[in-house]
Amino acid sequence: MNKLLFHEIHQKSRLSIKEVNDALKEFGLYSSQWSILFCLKQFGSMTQKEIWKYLNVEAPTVTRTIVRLEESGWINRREGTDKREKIVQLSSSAEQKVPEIEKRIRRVEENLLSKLSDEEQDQLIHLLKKIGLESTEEKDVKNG
Amino acid sequence: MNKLLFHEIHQKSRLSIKEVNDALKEFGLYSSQWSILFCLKQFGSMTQKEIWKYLNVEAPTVTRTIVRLEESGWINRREGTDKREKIVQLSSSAEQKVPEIEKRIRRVEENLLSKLSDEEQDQLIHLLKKIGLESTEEKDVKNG
DNA sequence: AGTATAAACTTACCTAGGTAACTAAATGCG
DNA sequence: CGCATTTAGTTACCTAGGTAAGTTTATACT
Repeated sequence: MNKLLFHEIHQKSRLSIKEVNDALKEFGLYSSQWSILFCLKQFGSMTQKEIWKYLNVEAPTVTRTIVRLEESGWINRREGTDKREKIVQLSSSAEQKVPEIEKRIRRVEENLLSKLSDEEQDQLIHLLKKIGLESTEEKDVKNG
Repeated sequence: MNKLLFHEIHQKSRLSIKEVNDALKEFGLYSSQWSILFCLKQFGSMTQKEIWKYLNVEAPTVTRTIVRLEESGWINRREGTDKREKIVQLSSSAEQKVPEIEKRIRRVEENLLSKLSDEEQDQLIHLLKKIGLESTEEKDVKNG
């Protein structure tokens, strides 16, 4: 019955992306673009590496999404002192719009989770975090 | 903190797909292809609609994957008596290989879930199933 | 019967993620 | 210093999913 578990995870992942995309339509954004904007709103300026490390995706994925965000004026990029890296930050117009978008997304998420109590949500996160292979970040220290 | 929950679901979804893809590499398959083969192994011949209804994806997604499975000889398709529909079934060579692949995938899944007890896995599925909007299938009957 | 509507599948095009191979800059080291 | 290696980012190409529009067949209705 393990099969069902991953099936279910996969389903809910797609469902939530679909709902978020739907809500973002009025802002002309997609879910992965929003996840980057949200990231920048939390942490301020970031290099692309910091972004893909945080989102736990590969570098090319972030490159592509960021290029589109830059083209549509949501972010600015500049070279770092290390000229290999590019420092990304929200444009001023994005800064203004982000809070409203965040509210909208929060509503979508609350909607999807309306059948779960706060305790159940905590439990769910906790259980999800236990999925994975042996090595996790907290073991890196004593790894050897 | 809702944000974290969907973030986590998304992460685990991608992680499990990645691991499954890795394991399937030796068979020349991808995860979504496998999900269709697995489906056919359970239910025998199916129309494409039955497949995408079961997997809960859109028709074009199944069309594409099925075309590739047909090209690489894993499945056969024939017209139904209703000439609009196409009936899909495993090829005989696929029938032979599927059990071994299933064993391999099961190992991957057990690996990913090794930190969770059986009870925790049940709990996790149960909680995941509670994610969603108002209308669910079991309400269709009394819907109206 | 004839026409309109619905259904099953396909095609075209979009975002999202992955790997592999590449470029350019920084770092390490003899 | 000069060369090899590493690192940040990009490019090209693959699967996976979605929507919108098109095709062909079945069904409904007058």
